[in-house]
Amino acid sequence: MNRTPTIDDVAALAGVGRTTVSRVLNGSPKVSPEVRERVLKTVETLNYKVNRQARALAGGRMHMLALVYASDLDTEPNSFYYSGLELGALRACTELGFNLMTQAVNQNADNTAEQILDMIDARRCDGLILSPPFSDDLELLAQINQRNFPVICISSGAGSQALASGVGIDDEAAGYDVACYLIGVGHRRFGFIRGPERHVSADDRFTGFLRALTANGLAGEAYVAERGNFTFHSGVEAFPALYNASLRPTAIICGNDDMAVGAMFSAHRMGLDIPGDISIVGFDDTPVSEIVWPPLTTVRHPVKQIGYEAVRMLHERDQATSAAAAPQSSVIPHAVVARESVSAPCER
Amino acid sequence: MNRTPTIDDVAALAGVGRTTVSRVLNGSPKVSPEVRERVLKTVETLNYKVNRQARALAGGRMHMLALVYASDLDTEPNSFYYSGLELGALRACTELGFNLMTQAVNQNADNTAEQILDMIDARRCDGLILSPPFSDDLELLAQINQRNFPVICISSGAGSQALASGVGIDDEAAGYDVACYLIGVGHRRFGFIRGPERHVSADDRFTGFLRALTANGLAGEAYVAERGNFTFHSGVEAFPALYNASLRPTAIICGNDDMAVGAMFSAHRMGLDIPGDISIVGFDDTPVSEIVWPPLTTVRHPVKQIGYEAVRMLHERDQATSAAAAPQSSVIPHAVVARESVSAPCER
DNA sequence: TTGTATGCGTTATCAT
DNA sequence: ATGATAACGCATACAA
Repeated sequence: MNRTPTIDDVAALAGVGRTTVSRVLNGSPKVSPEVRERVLKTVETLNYKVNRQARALAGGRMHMLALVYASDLDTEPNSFYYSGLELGALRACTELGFNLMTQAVNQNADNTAEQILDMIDARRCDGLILSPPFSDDLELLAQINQRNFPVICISSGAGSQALASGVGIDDEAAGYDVACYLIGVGHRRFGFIRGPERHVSADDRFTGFLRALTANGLAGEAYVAERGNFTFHSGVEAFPALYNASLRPTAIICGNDDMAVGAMFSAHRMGLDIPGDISIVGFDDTPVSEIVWPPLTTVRHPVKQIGYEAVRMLHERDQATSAAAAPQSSVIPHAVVARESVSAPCER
Repeated sequence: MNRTPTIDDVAALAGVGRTTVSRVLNGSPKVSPEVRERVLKTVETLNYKVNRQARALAGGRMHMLALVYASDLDTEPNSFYYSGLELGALRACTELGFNLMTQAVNQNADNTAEQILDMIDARRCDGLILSPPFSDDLELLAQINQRNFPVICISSGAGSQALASGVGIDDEAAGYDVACYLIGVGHRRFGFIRGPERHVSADDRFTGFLRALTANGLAGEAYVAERGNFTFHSGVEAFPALYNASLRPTAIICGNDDMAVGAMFSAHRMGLDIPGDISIVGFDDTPVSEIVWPPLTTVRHPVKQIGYEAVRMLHERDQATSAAAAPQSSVIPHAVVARESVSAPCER
């Protein structure tokens, strides 16, 4: 019979106590170099691996972080936005010795908050990363705070930031910047495909756009807007109404890249030339923006870095001696990245 | 002091034994309806949640399945291929009461097998889903079998299927089918962007293509081929050499959609019209194929369904009384899906 | 049908 | 610096 070795097997073979083995396994400084060496060798020869279940039960911590994201489970796979977030978080977890789990939550369910709180109550993780739109669910955040549970919000709005720490870009400024960029190129009439309701960061982008219009003396009826839901298809559907509006915009700003690609698709279908007939810009600089034709002008939103930063902040709080500190918000720089879907408006 | 409730708290309040609570929690039939009701009510009022760590330690099983996929951690986020796999697996897990974890493994590391075996040895999961190229690592599979550990291979080749159960499409037949489709449309000279080495399923696709050529009396020098690595960029780079070859193909077949989109990008950059000047087809029917312009003709590879099937098979083995059965391979139907990136060749 | 007792493999507490 | 011992919360063999 050949059971898998336990910590006691190691202790016995190394001729030390169980506690000592545990100490070297956890990098405690209070163990003589000589003994440490011997234990390590024994671990090697036995091919011993710590039992994570036992460790989690005994230690009360499982070193598991959960990234929760909105999903439909039926519709399209999650966009590159989430992939980027996950990749960044994963890298930080690897470096910091955490495990990462991703938790899809159907945003149309009526018990989303309950599902998320269950992850806490059922001790499935010891840290939470909330992505939009959950990161802006104030009710949910209040419940989490009541449990005094570590959480980081991604791209959360002002209301959320008062309740919990967050990471993200300054979406209002980003919206302002793209608009200014377009105005600088010569555009005066705009179309805007907004994000879904309750996405605070999406609204912030629109608000920034509006401020740029005002700042440049273009207030009033210089734009026409539609709502999308961040999917390719919503971009496809929103474009025609915008383009055919009596205002006839020369540039379309989209709340994210997926919708921008949808708008481009519609434009192609209508026989329009991009950017000759219509300029289009996206938001987020996800990988799609580089693979479509023409390459999409967009605003860089370093989601990978944001994912990384999120777990770094979680780890920081984990290390902290005091219980809960005041919420901190980390803002990551954004930038307009000019590619080939924008040109000066062609006056007719 | 308000500790989180344990099973003993529930038992005490409900006035039953600990085991009885455990029974209703695990759906055992041997408990009277009356008592079950009472326990359930108590669980509700106490907001009791089972401690998964304790359950895993005591039960020896954690109901955790791991989906391992190739990643670079530095390069582009994983393609839609993996997202689809994960989504399907996740749905099946939800239905079957499993948890799903995804494990990224850097395919360029020199200890990939070790990393994967560690998931078994360290008891991090009780079932493994291996995606390419790991699903074709015969050495690794031998080691897994030696541990008698449940595993399902995605899109594995013949060699792998002898060692472990698998799910996937018939890649050789799929390659044959696209080629026949193109030949039927009128094409006679082809370019082929192959997948990376060691990807057995990618080679199978190429083999099927070759067979179609022979079957249609086009053996000999009717094609020119390049190798890619399944990324967009490799498609971008491979295209010009193919198009400018003295053979001058009228249709390009790509080993997956990402490379096809790359080829399309290159064609656009060269001022070519698709499909007027060159027809392009992809492989997998991932979401990108619907969002590029023109919509990409490709072959449907139902990865979501495959992911679902993989955990279903794992669950089946889990339920089975006997230890290890003979490997079984499930083949999912594929189909050429015609969109707008292919037309009859324009003879000059 | 129900309850009791034991063990899962580790970390934490407290001695030494 | 090291070790003995007590939790940790649950499943399960066994007894009733």
